[in-house]
Amino acid sequence: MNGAGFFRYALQIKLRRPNCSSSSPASFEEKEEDWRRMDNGESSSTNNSSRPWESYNTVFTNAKAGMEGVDKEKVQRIVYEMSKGSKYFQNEERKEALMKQKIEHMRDRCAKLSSLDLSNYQKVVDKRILELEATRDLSRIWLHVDMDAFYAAVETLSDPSIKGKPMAVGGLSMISTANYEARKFGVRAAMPGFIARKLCPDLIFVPVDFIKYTHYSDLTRKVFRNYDPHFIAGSLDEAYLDITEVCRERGLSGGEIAEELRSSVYSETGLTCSAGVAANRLLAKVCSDINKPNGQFVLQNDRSTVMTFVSSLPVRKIGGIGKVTEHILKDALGIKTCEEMVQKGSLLYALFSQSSADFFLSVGLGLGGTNTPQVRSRKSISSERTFAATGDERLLYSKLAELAEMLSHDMKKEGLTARTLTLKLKTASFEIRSRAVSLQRYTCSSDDILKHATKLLKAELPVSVRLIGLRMSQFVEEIRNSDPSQGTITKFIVQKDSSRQAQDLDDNDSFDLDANKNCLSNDESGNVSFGSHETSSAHLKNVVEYEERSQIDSGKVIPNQECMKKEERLQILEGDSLLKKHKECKPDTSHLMNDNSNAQNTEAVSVFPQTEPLYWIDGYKCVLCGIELPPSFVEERQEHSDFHLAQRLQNEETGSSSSTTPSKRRILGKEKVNSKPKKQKPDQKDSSKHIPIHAFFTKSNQNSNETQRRK
DNA sequence: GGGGAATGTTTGG
DNA sequence: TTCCACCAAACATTCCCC
Repeated sequence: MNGAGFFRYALQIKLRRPNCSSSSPASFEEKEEDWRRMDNGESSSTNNSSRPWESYNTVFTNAKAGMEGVDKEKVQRIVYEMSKGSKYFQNEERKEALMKQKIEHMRDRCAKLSSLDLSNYQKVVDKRILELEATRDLSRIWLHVDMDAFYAAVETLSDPSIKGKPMAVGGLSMISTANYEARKFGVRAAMPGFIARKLCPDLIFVPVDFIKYTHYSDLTRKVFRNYDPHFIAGSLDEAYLDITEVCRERGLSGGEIAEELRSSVYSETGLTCSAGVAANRLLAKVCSDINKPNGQFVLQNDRSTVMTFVSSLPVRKIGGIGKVTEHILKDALGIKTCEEMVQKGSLLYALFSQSSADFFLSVGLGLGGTNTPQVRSRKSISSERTFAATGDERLLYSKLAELAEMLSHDMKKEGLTARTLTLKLKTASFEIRSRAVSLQRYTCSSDDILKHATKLLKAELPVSVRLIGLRMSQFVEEIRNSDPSQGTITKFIVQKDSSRQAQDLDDNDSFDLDANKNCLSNDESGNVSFGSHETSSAHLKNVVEYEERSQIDSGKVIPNQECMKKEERLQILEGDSLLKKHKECKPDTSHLMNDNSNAQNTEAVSVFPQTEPLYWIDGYKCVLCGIELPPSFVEERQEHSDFHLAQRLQNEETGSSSSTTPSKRRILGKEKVNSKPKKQKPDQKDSSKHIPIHAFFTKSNQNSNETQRRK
């Protein structure tokens, strides 16, 4: 089945569709033409020395909804002209060169495959096809809903004067989304604002307001729940619903339910959305894009229809296949459509890892997720900020301190403790570096984070960076996933154990020196002062989404409350694991483990002399654990203070420097990075050792894999 | 050789 | 004037330790 076949088929479905879409048939035909061009490899990637912008696909990659009719060449030329020569541009060129190398390498490997190899791999493919076919489930009806230009649409609702004018949500550095009027100029999400303004001088910029988007997202989700109480929220503006049951109960088709749902979303919010209906989530998502905006597309649940649909589908339409994978598949293996993934399956299994090849093959067969997946808990939490590139160490340390505080705040808010810290740096030349260290204790304290982050950063100096990020991963699962309503004794043991471990290894005092020396050398007081933390919109978005997922999955538990309870319990339990009485100890004022979310409004006031070296926020709240004790509770406060002091002394005694120093191996690794970076120069790089393609990496250990498969 | 840690890449919203 | 974000996940590879 060729591409034209699918499009004729799709068009028939569209024309049969009753009252289905506000999008004009012309736009669908344009999309068809776009896809056909992609199908034939007529993308603008053809290198033409007189038109260098044609190979610069950084911003304008593939056609997004609403981009039909845009003068692509003009847009690409402007983007190219504005980017040319910049550090960003140079980095893009570097990445492009690397990608070409990978493609070349893969071509070489491809050429070296003997017919016997290919025949053996074909056997593997045939077997896998049978296995995958056995998993095909056409009994479910999945609906993917995607709000149209969500943020922009919400802003237009708030300010109707914007209606009909080109508008983008975001700022001059980056825009989050653009309305359809702006898209006509080539303006799109993830485009720098200054380029967008060049493309569309009258573009109106509206700052992001995630509170507002969350509100509207909640409204849409109320509607979604009526159709599938267990729907999967992909993000604020999209969701997957299993509508099998509701279709059966009401005797309606998937298309009819989709119509009703979209109509309901509109009446509840005043916003339009698009929908795709198919047998699995992967296909439903592809379908929801076909008649965007304010339209829908239904793919019938039968195998031949699915196979026909998939046959001409460009691989880039599949979620998980991005720019790099698309290029590698096309330029190295000549694969442009999903159908070709099955046809050239033997090549995929010869050149890619098992999991990658399996994924490609299942896509080629039109398979995707059909069951409602298990709860996916968060695996990491991070904060990062971009600023004007600087090599000023003092400034970098102060940025680091702010980030540590922000991250700690976010972790406490979610009741998370973790033990792997990763420092991310984006150098002035846009090179990304990451350096990680696993601690011997779980923590969420800003002091701990800063202490270790400082060491990681120190090892990289001197360096000029434009972004610093901190990420914590490897959470305490027992705490995160526990049900607060039960099992308190078990958790007591687990948590007490972990807090004891923490105490055993705590060496916070060593931080004081580091912090003062490295971070705040100009701060004579020696106190750490953090800037105010303004939660970024992106972050808020993620938190909101995460919380939403948690809420859905845990069945009406309000995550924030749950987190607070966990946090409180943890603190109480830590307090319970009393350590022995070391009375004389030096005051430590650097530990501002401020638990209060209104950190900006709290003043840390030291109300005690040497004998009680604690800070009580607003005079009554312990800065270390948040426990509240009014000044009149003199004895209790003294006792509480003693506990913290004892804890600190115990830490001093037992704390091993190895817990805070990157491991020996890490140091060796570091030396290697400095003297001979792991990342080899392009001309030296052996791409067989590291050819990442999204998660679909090529095999490096050919022999072992091949041997296995040939068995 | 297995497993964990560290590093890097790709993708998507 | 402004000159390419932020967050999270998945996965491959290498290295080191046991």
